[in-house]
Amino acid sequence: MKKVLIGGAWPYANSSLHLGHLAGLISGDVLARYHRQIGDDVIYVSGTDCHGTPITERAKKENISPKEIAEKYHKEFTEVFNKMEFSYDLYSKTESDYHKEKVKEIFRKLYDNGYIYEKEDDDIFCEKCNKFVADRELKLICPNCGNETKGDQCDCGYVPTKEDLVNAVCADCGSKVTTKKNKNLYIALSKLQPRIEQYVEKNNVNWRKNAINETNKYLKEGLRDRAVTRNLDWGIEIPVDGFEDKRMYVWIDAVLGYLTDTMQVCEERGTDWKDWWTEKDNNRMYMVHAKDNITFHTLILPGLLIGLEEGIKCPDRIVSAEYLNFNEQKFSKSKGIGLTILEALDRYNVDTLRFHLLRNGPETRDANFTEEEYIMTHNEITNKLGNFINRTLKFKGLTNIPVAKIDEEVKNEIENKYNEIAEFMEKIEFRNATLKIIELLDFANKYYDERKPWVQAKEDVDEFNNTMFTCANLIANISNVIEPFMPGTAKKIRDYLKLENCSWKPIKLQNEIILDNIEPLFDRM
RNA sequence: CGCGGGGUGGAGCAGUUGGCAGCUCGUCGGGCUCAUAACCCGAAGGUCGUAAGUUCGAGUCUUACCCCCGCAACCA
Repeated sequence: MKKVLIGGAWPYANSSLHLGHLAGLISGDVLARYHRQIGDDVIYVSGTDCHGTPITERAKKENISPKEIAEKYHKEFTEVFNKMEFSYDLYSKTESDYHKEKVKEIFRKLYDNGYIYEKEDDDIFCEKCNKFVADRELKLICPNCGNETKGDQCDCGYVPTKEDLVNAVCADCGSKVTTKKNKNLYIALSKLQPRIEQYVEKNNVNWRKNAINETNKYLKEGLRDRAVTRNLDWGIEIPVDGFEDKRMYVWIDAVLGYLTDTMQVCEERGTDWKDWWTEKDNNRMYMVHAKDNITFHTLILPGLLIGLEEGIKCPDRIVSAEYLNFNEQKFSKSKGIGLTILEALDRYNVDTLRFHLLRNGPETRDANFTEEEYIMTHNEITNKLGNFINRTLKFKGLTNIPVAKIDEEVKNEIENKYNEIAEFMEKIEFRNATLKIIELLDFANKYYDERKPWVQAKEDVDEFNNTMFTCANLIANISNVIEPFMPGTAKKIRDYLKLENCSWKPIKLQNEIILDNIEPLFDRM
């Protein structure tokens, strides 16, 4: 039995979750369910990322507090994950007192260890607003294309230099900005680089290719120290004297959520969080997110953990998805491209949506979502899975399936599929795993047709019973192997067959099955 | 030469170390009647982006070139 930690990326409380987010995050739930099934001690965590500049900006615009924005989305995200049947052991938020306290402790230790240090910068200051302004709060004319742009990046691709920014105006009040001496704290990534490199080299055999490439790119360029304080009033306080007016850089606090969540879960369960966060043979840590999150999980988080110098383990498996497009276009709220998850759930079936995103999702390259393709998947599952169950359990005139003899060939095929799918789960190749499930469904339908139970029912009752019992066992085992992908459907099947729980091993039905309350699992679209 | 991903039958994708080009959907023909017009069998359909090279043999390796798409913008 392994201790398995699965960290799902923390969604940012600034806009609704859409199918693209889901396509990246769904892998986490598949892993969590699978590892629980094989008997591992799983902790699956995530939470809402509540802090940072974009939320404060938005709050100002809508004339409410950042906290209200964060709360609104935290509530929405919680609902989304519930409806999607994500099996988090804890879904928290960075705004929780527990998280904030733990993060402050960690921050302070890094400071005491000398990996967070003070430095004075000339930062952009607006006299009229009497505050330091972030790059993105500045307006300027792009020297490259001549259009007006924000200070962090122009639409044309140009990144303003410090000099450009000094000549910019404050986006709030429109007045010319100046510079002013400002004290900031930095994390010494340059100093940590050798140890981060060591970690990357040792672990990246189990990373997605995009994670390896992206990480090595930054390592090759050489890591630069990063400011970890911000001139904000929304965020975690800085536990160092002289920084009372500043707050923590949002990525530092968000990425530590995996650790603080684990601590919290372990406190509640009375177990030791270090069993998951110490380098050992019998534990494993997956980080699940999309490609834009890679370096925060492969460089920043390891930097923080290594800097603590307490022997804390860094993520050993990086499950970084590519992007999902919607009708060949990027998801875009302002352009109205894409569906939020709540919208999708109004029209689609949860389980076939999960299955579709795993089979046609951005596992190794950007993928595209169209409703047409989703419907194809939905109907395929309806036909192959739903109908197989229906034609067995709703066989004309059948009221019960007695215990009989299982076909040996079927038994072997079931065992094979458990093994084949497990192999793909180990390799984090869910697309291939879904293909194996389809293969099993095809096998089941073919078996049914070859046995011709509708003929056997009239000519050979014993053989008929063997066939139906074999099919019922197929269904039972199918419910096991689809549990990580389509948990709701798996549960319904267990109810039909009066099965208590699911595991990852071939099962044989022990009792006669009384067929009652059987309904089709899916409706055709 | 910024970095990266990709171009395989109508659609979506597999093709590990080079050895007869596969899967699902769709289409066409047939079968079955247990089942949600579902299921089963069969067929058609590809000069694997282009050109050259290495090799007994290239979708797979090398080189050049042509397209598409990400990474920087509310967005993952």
